[in-house]
Amino acid sequence: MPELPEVETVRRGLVEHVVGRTIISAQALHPRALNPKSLGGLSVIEGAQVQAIRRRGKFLWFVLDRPLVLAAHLGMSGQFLIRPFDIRHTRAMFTLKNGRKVTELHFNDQRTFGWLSIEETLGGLPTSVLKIAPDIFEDEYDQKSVIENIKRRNIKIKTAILNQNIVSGIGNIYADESLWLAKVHPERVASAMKTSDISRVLDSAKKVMSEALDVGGTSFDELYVNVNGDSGYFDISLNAYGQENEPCPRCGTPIKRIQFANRSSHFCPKCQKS
DNA sequence: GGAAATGTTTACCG
DNA sequence: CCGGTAAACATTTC
Repeated sequence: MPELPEVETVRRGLVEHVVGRTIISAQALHPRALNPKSLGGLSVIEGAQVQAIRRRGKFLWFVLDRPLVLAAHLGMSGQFLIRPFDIRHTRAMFTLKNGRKVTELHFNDQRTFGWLSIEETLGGLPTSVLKIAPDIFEDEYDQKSVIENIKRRNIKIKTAILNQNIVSGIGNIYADESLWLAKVHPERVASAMKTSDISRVLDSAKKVMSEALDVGGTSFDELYVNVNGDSGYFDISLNAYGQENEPCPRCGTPIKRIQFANRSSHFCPKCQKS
C-alpha cells in the first residue's frame, strides 16, 4: 500500500483501531521485520499506550506515552491488517487492549522491503524521518523553496519528484500521473524548466494524490489494501501509469512506456513534450 | 523461464 | 560533489 494516498489510508485505519489502546504484546516474527537501526526489539514498547499515528510522505509512526516511537515503512508490499484472513506473510504481531476490548494488529509484508523500528524523536520526527522532506499536504511544505531546490539540479523532473529528500510521498504511480496531468515529459531537465512548469507538476501531484485518497488509494491486487483488507479504487482513474499502448484520455495518442531509473515511466508522447 | 511489480540504499563509474 | 546506472534486498504473478 505504498505511496502517500495508500499510506494515509492505512494511517486513518490505524487511528480508528489502535489510538488510545495499550500495547499488551509486540513481537517480530521475521528477521527482516525489524529495521537494523531499531533501538531495540519490539517488546520494548509493550505496556505503552498509542497516542497518535503520524505520517510524513510514506513513513508512519506510532506516538506513544513515552519518548520512543514505533516507526514503520511499508516498502513495496507492507500492510497493517486488523482482521487478517491471510497470515502467510505476517512479519510482526501486536496485541492491543482498551478495557476488555482486544485488538490484534498484524504487519504483513510479502516482499519484506518494509520494516518497523523503535526510534527516538527529534523535534517530533523519528530518526529515520529526519532527512525526509515534508510532503505536499503538510503545513511545513513550502512549495516555493521546493521549486528553488528542484531548479538548482541537473536532474530529470521525474527523478526530482521521486526524491523523498526534495518532496516526499510521491512514488512511481503518482509521479507518472502528476506529469501526465501537468503535460510535462518525465525526462525534462529540472534546471532548464520554467518555474511555472515545475509549479504545475507539484500542483498536479497534490490534485492527483488527493483524488486518490478520496477513493482509498490505488490497488491493482490484494497487496494494496487498508487495515480491513479493502482495496482502493483509484486504479480506474489512472491516465498514464500502466496504460502502455492505451489511448491517452486527452488526445488519443497511445501511451508510451520507457525504462526509467531501472523502472518504468508511462507518458503521452504528444501531450508531454520533451 | 523471463519480466515485472506502488521502495530505498549502496556501490561504482565518468 | 554531482548525476546516472545497476544491483541488492525477496516474493509472487503473469
